[in-house]
Amino acid sequence: MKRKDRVTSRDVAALAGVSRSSVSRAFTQGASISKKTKKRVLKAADKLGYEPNVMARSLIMRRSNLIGIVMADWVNPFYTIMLRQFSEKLRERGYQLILMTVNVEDDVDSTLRQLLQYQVDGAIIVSALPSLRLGGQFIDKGIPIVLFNRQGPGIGASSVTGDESAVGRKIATVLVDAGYRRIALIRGNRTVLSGIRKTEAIVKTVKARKKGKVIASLADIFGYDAGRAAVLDLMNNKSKPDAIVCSSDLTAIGVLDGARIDFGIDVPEELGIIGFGDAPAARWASNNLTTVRLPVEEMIDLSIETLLSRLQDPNLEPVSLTANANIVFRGTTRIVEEQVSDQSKYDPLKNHSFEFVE
Amino acid sequence: MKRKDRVTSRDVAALAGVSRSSVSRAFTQGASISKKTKKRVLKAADKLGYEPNVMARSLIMRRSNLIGIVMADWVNPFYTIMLRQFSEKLRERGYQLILMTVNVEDDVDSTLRQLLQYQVDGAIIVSALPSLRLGGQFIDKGIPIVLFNRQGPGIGASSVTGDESAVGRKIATVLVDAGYRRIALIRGNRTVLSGIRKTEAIVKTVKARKKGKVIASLADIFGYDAGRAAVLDLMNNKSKPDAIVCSSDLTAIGVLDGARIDFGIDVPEELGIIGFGDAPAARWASNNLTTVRLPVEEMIDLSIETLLSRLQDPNLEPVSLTANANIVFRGTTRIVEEQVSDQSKYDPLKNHSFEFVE
DNA sequence: ATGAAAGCGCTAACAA
DNA sequence: TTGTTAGCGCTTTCAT
Repeated sequence: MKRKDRVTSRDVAALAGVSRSSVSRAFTQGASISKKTKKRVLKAADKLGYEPNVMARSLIMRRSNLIGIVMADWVNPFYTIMLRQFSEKLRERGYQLILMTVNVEDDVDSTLRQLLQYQVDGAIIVSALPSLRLGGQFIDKGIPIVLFNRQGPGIGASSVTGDESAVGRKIATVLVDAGYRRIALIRGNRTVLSGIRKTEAIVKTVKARKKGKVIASLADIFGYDAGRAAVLDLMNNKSKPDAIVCSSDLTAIGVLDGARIDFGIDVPEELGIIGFGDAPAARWASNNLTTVRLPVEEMIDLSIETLLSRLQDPNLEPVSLTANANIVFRGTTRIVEEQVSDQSKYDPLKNHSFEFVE
Repeated sequence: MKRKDRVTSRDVAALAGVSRSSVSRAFTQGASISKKTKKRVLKAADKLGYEPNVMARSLIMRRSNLIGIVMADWVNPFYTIMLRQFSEKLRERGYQLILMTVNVEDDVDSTLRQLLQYQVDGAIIVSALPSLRLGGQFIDKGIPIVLFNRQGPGIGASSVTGDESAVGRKIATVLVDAGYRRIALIRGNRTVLSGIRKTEAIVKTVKARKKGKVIASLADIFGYDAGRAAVLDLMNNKSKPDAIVCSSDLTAIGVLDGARIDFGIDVPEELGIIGFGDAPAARWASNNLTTVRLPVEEMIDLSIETLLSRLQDPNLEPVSLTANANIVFRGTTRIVEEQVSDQSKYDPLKNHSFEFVE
């Protein structure tokens, strides 16, 4: 098959008998062009199968309408839901997503460098941190960055995160109120700030209540299998926990299966389990997992808002937004009076509010 | 904050005291340039924070190194796993992904038009079909398309799909052999060809075996909740099924929970259930779902291979590749002699081979 | 409302 | 090996 030469605005202009400027104007909202010529141009364009070349346009307009999104975590279903929403919502606003995956945290920089080369108008970094140096490059170039679910030192990026300390306090309170006394903590990457904060908050709150204590704190545990295996460790100890708090629903489900199936433990009577993220599977009848729900859609909307506003006005300062998470009470924790257990339909957007930090 | 002007090859050239061509050459693998000037250029570039502008480069090179990926289905975890792999593997080969989400099948065309404007070098369309007209535009422009998990009429696109008929035959055989006699079928979108084919194959095979029959065939059922609800319909019928075949694991898990929890049915003794896709959750001990496993990674590799090869040589004809799926025997079907049940680690890439069709 | 000309930042011939 | 020149396909003053 022979590949035709590209059809350009010149071809369309020739066919329509107008100048290239007119072709350009025909494809620009609100440009001063007569109905008549516009129609002629559009017809010619259609006939030739012409599509304006965004590359050339970007070159001269100095904006690509491209937003780079860097995904560091795919394991948690939370993030793919998020990715999809970013994709849809940004497209509605006229932006396209260029997607980059990083496996090791170290890749972030080279990834960002590529985004720079593609002249992205902005970047969303999910669950990872750029170096100060590369972050600085973005600032210098006036390209806004939003950090999603991760906070970093002063790289001049906006960030949208859950309020981990508050979550920690809530969890601790709930567990103690429900009569759990020997609490174990399981989290993912031990270096991630949010995990550290949550851990601290739980430990502190439990201690303050003077009832029960945190008897174990495991880190670097990811996903179902690791969660299930962790139960083994925990239960073979002399001091067995009567509650386990996980930093992801997948891990929590692993723990749940480990407890119920491998050890025949009665959840929630003998053992309470709390997850994080309210993944679809948390709702499944077989799991019915008590968990923490983040107002994902609001977080996404806010990310987009802060990104685009900084894009329009580069003088705006980056902001740190914190989302209030709620606990969703289901069947893996004992019921306490004033809790409202979740029999409602899945609606990730209820009862949330945002705090503005600094 | 003041936004600096863009730094271009001209700036670098000035600082390094060379021509812009030399700057270009310094950033091109294997260009004829002396070690000395290259080093000088790179140093100057680094000092200024210069990154080559891919837009400008693409304009002149007539290739963007951009691959468009159109996602029509996010519900099935299968697809996000796939997206991630495409992202990683294509990046290794020097391509970036521009991600587009479509909700309604009708959006596909406008989406593809945008990809055209972004001058993508190729496109991967996941679980959706472009119109003949737009597909034709891609052909005309010599831009290869790969259809992933969907086959279409002659739009000149390559396609990579599972062999649905073979899957249907296998499933039917397995069920009949295990003594199931009243089989119900549940699938997603009723217009999707692969679902139709699989349904046909099951019906035909069951009939040929002269044991049992397909007593129901439901369509347009997606996800956990719909699956769980479907059990209600099925079980309130006079003729209850003793086996249910689902076109997705999520649906199957919904069915499983519906059967066990809502109806107290003994799975697999009273009711056999088979899913599709071998999602991570299928392996969970609580589900332990018998399902169909596609060789995802091979399918992805093949997609990339056929895409890139056609990109290099536009004269290559598009191909249709069919992947052989295997059944993974777990706990939701009765055990039959020669089955090997799955106690192994999760490895989606075993025991598969590809057939070349036409 | 329209066209001519200039130029976005880069690479590819061609000379030197 | 290096620099000069031209031009990728578009938008945008500036005239008309």
